[in-house]
Amino acid sequence: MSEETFTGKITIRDVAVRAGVALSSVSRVMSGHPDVSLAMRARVEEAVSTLGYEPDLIAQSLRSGSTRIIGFIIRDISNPLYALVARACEQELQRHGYSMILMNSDANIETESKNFQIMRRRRVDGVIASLVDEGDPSVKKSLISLNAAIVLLDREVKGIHTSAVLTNHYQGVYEATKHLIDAGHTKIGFVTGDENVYTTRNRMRGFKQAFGDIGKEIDESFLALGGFDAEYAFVHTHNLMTSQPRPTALMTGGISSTWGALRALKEIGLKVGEDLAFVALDEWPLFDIFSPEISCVYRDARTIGAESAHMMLQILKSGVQKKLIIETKFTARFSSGGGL
Amino acid sequence: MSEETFTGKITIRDVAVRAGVALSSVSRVMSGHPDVSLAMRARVEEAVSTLGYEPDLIAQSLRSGSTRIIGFIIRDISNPLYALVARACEQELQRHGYSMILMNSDANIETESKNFQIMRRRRVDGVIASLVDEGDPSVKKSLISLNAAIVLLDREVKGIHTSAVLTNHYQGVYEATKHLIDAGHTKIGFVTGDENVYTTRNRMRGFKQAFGDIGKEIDESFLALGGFDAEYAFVHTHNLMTSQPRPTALMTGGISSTWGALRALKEIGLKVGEDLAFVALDEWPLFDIFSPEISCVYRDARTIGAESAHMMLQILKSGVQKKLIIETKFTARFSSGGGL
DNA sequence: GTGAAAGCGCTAACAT
DNA sequence: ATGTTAGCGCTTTCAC
Repeated sequence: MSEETFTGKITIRDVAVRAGVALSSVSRVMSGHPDVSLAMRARVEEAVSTLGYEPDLIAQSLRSGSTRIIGFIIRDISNPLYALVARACEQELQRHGYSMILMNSDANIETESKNFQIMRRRRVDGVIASLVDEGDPSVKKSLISLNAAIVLLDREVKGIHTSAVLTNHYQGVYEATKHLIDAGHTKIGFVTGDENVYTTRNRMRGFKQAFGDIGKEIDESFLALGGFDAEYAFVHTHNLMTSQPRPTALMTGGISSTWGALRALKEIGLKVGEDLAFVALDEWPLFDIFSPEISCVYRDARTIGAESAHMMLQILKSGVQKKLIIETKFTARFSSGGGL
Repeated sequence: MSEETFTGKITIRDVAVRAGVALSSVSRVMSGHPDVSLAMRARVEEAVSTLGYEPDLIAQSLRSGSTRIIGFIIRDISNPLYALVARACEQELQRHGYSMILMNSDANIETESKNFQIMRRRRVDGVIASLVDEGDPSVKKSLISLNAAIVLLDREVKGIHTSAVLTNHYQGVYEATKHLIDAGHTKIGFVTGDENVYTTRNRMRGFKQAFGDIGKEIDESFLALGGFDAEYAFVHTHNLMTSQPRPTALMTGGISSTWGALRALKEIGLKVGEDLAFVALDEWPLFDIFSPEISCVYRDARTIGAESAHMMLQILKSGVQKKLIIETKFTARFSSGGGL
């Protein structure tokens, strides 16, 4: 209990000297090695606590080859969904003695590539990542040369077998689209990111299926699948809704897209739930408070975060890789009415 | 350019052998040491690129005593304000060759204390932190024993001289309160976190000053300064607004508080901007899109993040510590009308 | 059960 | 200008 006020840099050597034992004995006590006498344990622990010794994790990392650091690479932590994922993930990792290095790829493939390089050089034990583009050839190289455990968030890379936490967007989007179709919509706009990621492909499957159910094809001219950022959504929502014919309903995939689209609609003067039906894929905190209330396809970000951590720990412990599917839930609210 | 497909674990030794030179020569080339002949540089660089050698940052850290890692400790990364700060900060750090380890303290002083311990054991070069409680005795100990550079976010710890990025909440809150008082309000509720942090104290100064200007004292019974979390705000907004006499106006400090308060108001059935005047301190993205439009005191989170990184780098480079004040801006919107 | 010694990958004297 | 060597703090054989 009695700790030095200023612990300059107490090493295992200081402890060994203080306790009058060998370095290796201190190491054994610290690591809970079974071959340690009670007397030894007591002496060492006394020295440790009076000196306030704390093992140097850098030295341990170099020696053991394990840093107990997990990299976390996402587009943008200021996206509330990722923030919730990151938080839950960090807490789980922390509980198991791991720390998280956070990097924002900024939806930029080169930045992401550099992120992976730094992770590699930092010898992280694993990386949890939501890739910018599954198909980019450099990504495959990054993942392989990383030489660490990998858990992907809503991504699948062809030719590489990794663990992943996937979301069943299909189901939620299917229900949402069906809901709109049942209300009489056939001209449904869709604004989101590129099909080079699982997220969009899986959502489009649900979207197309709902149209297929009524024997229709989707109208490609109502699709804007070029970016998850708010700017893209703003511009393309603007375009879509000011062209003729214009969609009577609109879906936006991702929190930033939703934001950008709502800004555009406000600027144009189209009222959601009245002048057009609107469904958001992924929920923004506050959706419950403000009006209009937004219909949305929800997924639990905290579960995604916690599960990604568990899967990472499982790979590290037993080498077991697997995929996990998180369910989605469509909730109809005010915004998906109107428009006809 | 020609890289090996599988770079098992190329060390500086492999490079030295391949190039037929000494380890130290390779090291000199890698670090850009001036005493290197062109021939040597060429030979080493050839070996480096054919082998795909990348220096091990763990080994470098152990040797140099610098990890080029900055810790970032905040209550909760899923708070959009912190997320924006973290993102800008991470990007600036990255640009200068530093990585960020993220930890959520969860508004828990013991978790925070453990966070600092891990940071210490990981030998981070610095920590950027928004402390849970400036006054807690353990905090001082954490900061001192950290033995690293420190930049505080909106915090000041008595007896310890650190760099800090502070916000001029005073001005914004003063203006907001004056705005409410000018409209005829005298019963103004205030829901936010404890005065054990600079943020709240500084806000309360502005709040009191505006009352002082008209020769009045604030009514303590309208204050609820017990927590930044949404739950606290929900409960206490509920209490405040269902008691007699009830405030005719309400201010909430912090994004989560605002969320909790708005939920409570919705549940009670009080309409912001009509049944009561409402001002939020700190802006939530989306405030511009939804209705009612929320009056708020804004601060630029990105600037806070970028500046905190700059200040950290400055301490590391030249040891210079300083305080920086970020300005705030009050914007009156629909929500701060009504209530009388 | 305990100690001595090698070495993880790197850099910085110190020598030449 | 280049090579040799010690050592950052730790763990892990290997002896005893």
